Amino acid sequence: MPENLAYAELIAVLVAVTDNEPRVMTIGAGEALPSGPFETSHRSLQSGLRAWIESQTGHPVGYLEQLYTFADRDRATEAASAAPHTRHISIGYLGLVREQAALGAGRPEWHSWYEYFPWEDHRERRPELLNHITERLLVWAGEDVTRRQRVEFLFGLNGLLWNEDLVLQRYEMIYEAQLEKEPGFGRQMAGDHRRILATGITRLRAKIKYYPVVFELMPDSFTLLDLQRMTEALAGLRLHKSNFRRQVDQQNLIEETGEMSSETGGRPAKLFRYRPAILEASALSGARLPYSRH
Amino acid sequence: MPENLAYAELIAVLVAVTDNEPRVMTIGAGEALPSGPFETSHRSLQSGLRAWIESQTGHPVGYLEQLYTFADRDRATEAASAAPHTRHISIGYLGLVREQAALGAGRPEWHSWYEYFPWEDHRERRPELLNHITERLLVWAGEDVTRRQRVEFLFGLNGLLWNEDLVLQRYEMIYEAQLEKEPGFGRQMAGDHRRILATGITRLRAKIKYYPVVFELMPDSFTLLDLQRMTEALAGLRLHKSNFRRQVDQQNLIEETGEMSSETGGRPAKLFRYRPAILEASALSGARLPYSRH
DNA sequence: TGACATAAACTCACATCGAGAATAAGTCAT
DNA sequence: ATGACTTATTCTCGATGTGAGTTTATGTCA
Repeated sequence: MPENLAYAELIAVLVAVTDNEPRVMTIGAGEALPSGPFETSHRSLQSGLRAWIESQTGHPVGYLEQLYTFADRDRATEAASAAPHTRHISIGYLGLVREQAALGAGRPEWHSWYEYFPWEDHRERRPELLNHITERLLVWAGEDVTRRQRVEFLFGLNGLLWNEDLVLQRYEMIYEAQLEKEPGFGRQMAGDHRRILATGITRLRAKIKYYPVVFELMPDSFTLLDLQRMTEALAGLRLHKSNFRRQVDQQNLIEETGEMSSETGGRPAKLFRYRPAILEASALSGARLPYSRH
Repeated sequence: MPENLAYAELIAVLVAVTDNEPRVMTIGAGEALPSGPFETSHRSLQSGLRAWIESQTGHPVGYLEQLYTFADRDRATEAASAAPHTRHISIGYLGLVREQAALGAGRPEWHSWYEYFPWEDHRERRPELLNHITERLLVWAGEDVTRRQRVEFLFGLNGLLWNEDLVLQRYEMIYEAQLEKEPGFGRQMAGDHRRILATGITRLRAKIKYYPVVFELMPDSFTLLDLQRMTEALAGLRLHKSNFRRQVDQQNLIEETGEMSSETGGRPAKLFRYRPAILEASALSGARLPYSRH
């Protein structure tokens, strides 16, 4: 069954956050995501990839999750695939590492993910360039009402709220409108790597809401504001301080270390640490069905 | 780069609901999930699979979503893979079809998914066999406190609530305890197909909470109780009637057809239809961050 | 000593949710 | 026609959660 044979590779969206900036590991001067061969010597994709990443970054991967398997013919990476009728499969992974390191065999470079998606950072303000982007998209939409509504929904126009989770959908619309290579539409990447990165950001932004993955990016001890800044960096949004704190301690996932921080001006803050112990029992909020508990 | 070559196939978890019973399409007398070759003639995996399924079932696939790519060496399907050092990749998909059909080239059979996971149906009551299952698991856990807590959490012991979303985690624990082939632990499937099915159920149960996929399984017009029974069949739980109705019309996804149903005894019910129009704008509940909207 | 900055606790109006009661409108046996 | 029964549909009520902002505490620095 030779038609079942395919070239398979792993692609990693590796994220670290330093100086409140979420960064992604790249190769080729920021032009591509790191990808590796599909090792046959490991028990699973996961463990093979983990070993490979650790050799590249010099740091352990705290969290690793499969993203999506890409194989669309028209959006495949141009590389490899000498034989014309052989398919090319990329299995994407999302990984979180605690520190950004210039160590490791591959001399990895890290770039802020907002270089590739500058319209996704709303921490300071709604980015100026969104005006230009939505203008171009509305021209593209033309008279098509469904398309116009979708632009309004995705980009929070006409009083609709900006939804930080829709990274991939926004990029796909820009791609569909063939604007992704225009100036003002962010830095490009090889092949479909920018789309894979968008998939990773989307997944991470959704995940931090119902699963305590943020802690994989935090140092051993941290203040509540540190934790808030981390979440804000990922979400690309400012959060409400006291409500953030309330939510955090309702979840019961952290405990005081007893130490205080001697930080930037102001009253010293208590230091906390993550306690993964009960982790699962908390199982957190999330959407619910109208249960009937008798 | 021959080490990058792999056998790739698609595996489908195809779900239909009839008579309030969620059913999954199988081959080989219920022993396996349908799987197909990895067609090179289509634009994407998705469209190739869609065409293939429609030829098999004789019905269009309403909804299709990629689940996971499986490639663990130790849990691979025994089949195929003549060459020893070639990897075997299965890309799993979840598909929803409105009707269960015995038509189509493959003469598909449909089986209730609760045959494979009998402990997952809590609509009538907590299944008796859970007592036996948790007993065996607690023996397996022994003195290991973490394991015991995990059993209690996954199976809702000691006052903890049963969480219908944890289908995969429960199956994985049973697998880890090597109980998956014991009598009373559900019907088996070839290779890792039962695990893939568990992945599909898990995904679907989670998804109905924040995205209106149920309607892909509903007929054109239906009563609110029909909709509730459908949701209950998937979730394996009874829901609270009036609260279910309240939630549904808050979401604003259905409208009255104007007709009434002449159904089973009792007051006639209004008929409704799904209106996918604004679909996305509703974007529904889900977990939230403590936003700050100025 | 006082201006400034951040931490931490608290308040309050309002929306959402679990639970169940009350009322409406059919069918069916007598 | 009447009453038992069944399901539909609407309301009510208390508990809990959420957005928004105020108040008080405790440090640094000019």
